[in-house]
Amino acid sequence: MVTIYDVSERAGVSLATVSRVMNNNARVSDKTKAKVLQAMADLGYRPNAIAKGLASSRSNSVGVLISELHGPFYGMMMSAIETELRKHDIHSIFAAGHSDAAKEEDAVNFLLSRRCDALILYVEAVSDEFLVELNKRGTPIVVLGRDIKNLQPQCINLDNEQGGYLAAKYLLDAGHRDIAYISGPLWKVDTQDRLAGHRRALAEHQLTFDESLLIEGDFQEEGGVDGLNKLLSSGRPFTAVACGNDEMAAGAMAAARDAGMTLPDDLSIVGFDNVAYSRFVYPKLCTVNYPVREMAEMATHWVLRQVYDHTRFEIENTFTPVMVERNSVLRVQK
Amino acid sequence: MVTIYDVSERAGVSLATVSRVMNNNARVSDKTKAKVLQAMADLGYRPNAIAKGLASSRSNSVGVLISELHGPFYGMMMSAIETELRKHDIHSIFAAGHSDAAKEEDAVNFLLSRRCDALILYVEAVSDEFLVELNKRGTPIVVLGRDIKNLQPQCINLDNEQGGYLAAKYLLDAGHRDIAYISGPLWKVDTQDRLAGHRRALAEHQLTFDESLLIEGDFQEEGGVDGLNKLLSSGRPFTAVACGNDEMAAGAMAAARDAGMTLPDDLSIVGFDNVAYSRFVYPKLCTVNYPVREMAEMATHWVLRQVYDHTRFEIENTFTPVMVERNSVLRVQK
DNA sequence: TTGAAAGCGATACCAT
DNA sequence: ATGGTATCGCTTTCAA
Repeated sequence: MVTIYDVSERAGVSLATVSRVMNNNARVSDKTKAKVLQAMADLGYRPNAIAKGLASSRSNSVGVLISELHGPFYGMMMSAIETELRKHDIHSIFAAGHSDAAKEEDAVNFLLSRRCDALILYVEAVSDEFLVELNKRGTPIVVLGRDIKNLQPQCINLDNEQGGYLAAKYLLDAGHRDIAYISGPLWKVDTQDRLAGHRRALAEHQLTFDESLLIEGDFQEEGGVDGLNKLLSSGRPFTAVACGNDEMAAGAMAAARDAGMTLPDDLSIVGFDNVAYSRFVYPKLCTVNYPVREMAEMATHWVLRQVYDHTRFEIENTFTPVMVERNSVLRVQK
Repeated sequence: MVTIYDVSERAGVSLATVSRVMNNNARVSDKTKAKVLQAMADLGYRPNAIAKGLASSRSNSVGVLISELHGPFYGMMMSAIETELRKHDIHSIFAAGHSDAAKEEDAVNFLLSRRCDALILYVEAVSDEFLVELNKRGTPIVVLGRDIKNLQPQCINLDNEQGGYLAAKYLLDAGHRDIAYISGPLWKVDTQDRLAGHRRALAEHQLTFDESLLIEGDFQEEGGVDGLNKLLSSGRPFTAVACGNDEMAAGAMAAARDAGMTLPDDLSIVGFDNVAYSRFVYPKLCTVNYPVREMAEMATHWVLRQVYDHTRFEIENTFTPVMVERNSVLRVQK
């Protein structure tokens, strides 16, 4: 492997000078610069990011912790982050936390030992205090998908309550009154917020939520399948079901059809997230848009500015969901 | 940041000894080991992976180049690789090549400058020669999704031709004779192979493929939509369509329905890949299973053994696709 | 504008 | 079993 020494020797200049032209952060005469560049080209020199990292105590990498590396939601997130960072020659280290506190902490330690310059975290299980403490440890962090009191300026979140409200309101406005709900895991804050919004919409219509129409799911397709089957076998009547996310909505659709129902005639369904494939299930899914890409980009820009540019950057802390109307909801006459 | 120096001082031992207990690769008395461990705990020591990398000329990271970071197919791949590697405290650096030769080369250079210990590559646009040359550069590589003559033992691929054959045969056995094909980009080898298999199945039935029933798509949902619309407006009759992958199949389904068709009665559809959501489109998609997870794990094991363990490991070079029967194909009587 | 030299935080060889 | 020390490839004062 050719090093900076080889280049300096070949160009007949010092190590320092070679370093300067690499980072072109100091004045170097055009003539020497040309010599150095030529030497690099001749030798096929490639800078060693590891050595650079050690010397500058900057790894030029940012750690990204998300729940899973697969799935349409996280896919968007990773894609947005990697694209933006790599433009700046920074690499992203992705790690999965699997929605489990121990695994999330593990992943954080892993990323920290990698000496990431910053961390972008979408964590679900770890406590607020953990994050507050982590923040004090020196590595800048930005938190996606949570609101933490003592970390406000570094949090980027969607107004989930409002999202849940919009979905329910959409169903209510279409004339539905018996509305079931297949939620994500109840311990997750997102789940709770969306459900709270759902309740608020019902309350606005002087309806109280029938708790027996609430099924706890897992944010996966299978959870939607199981959820709908449970609802069906409960015998309780319902004309619509709101789902905690699109995956479960897709599962619920499949289960409904397996049970012999026609959609949306026999059952109206709304999802949440607006993942790519929600447009390609049948019927096309009405859902709440979660602007993941924008939020991920916001997080990345914060890191870029705050950490690498040393310039302040005000984050847009709360994103607003909007309803995406498609064909999975039937208007019923009252 | 606390370093190995601090630990050695606190424990009253030398640097070397601290290093030994960290890597426990040399004999250290239980007593000193305990002292060192205690000192580490007291100080909250975290090894600096960067420094370790420089000193050992092992970054403990492997570069993974795939076409996109989103999408169900690559999601599975990343997930499988990351899980396996992190068990061994190795991190994966994912980079997107976007199916473009220049961008793929760019990404390779990026990963190389990161001093990855090995590269797992799913590249589509770059030439075979490029990969052969790359392989000579010292960093071990394993290639997914391609067969390269002079790189055979490091290639892991699916028998795409056989997959294309199976899909077409399935349609033929169900009685279909007028079969359209929405392919991926024609310059991609996967596309060509799958199409070749398709043709072989037709030939076995004494049918020749009607070229006007071939539409070039893009492996995305939208490509399936466009593809089906083109087929429809061509006026040519067809009772079934085979798609280059599941995403396009989902798009084709949506387009068919938008055109007023009932599925699978008016049109039978098969996909390719068996991505997670293919089970949740309607009707449930008949498709060809692509064992991505297994293939990714195979690649990872190769790297683990060959690079980190210095023990030989024979790769299973070719995986066999199987047909997954579901409900998107109608049996027609002859 | 350029050079000399002291780190950065580990590893690993050579002694003891 | 333990310690001393050169080394990895680059950055970054400090001088010149």
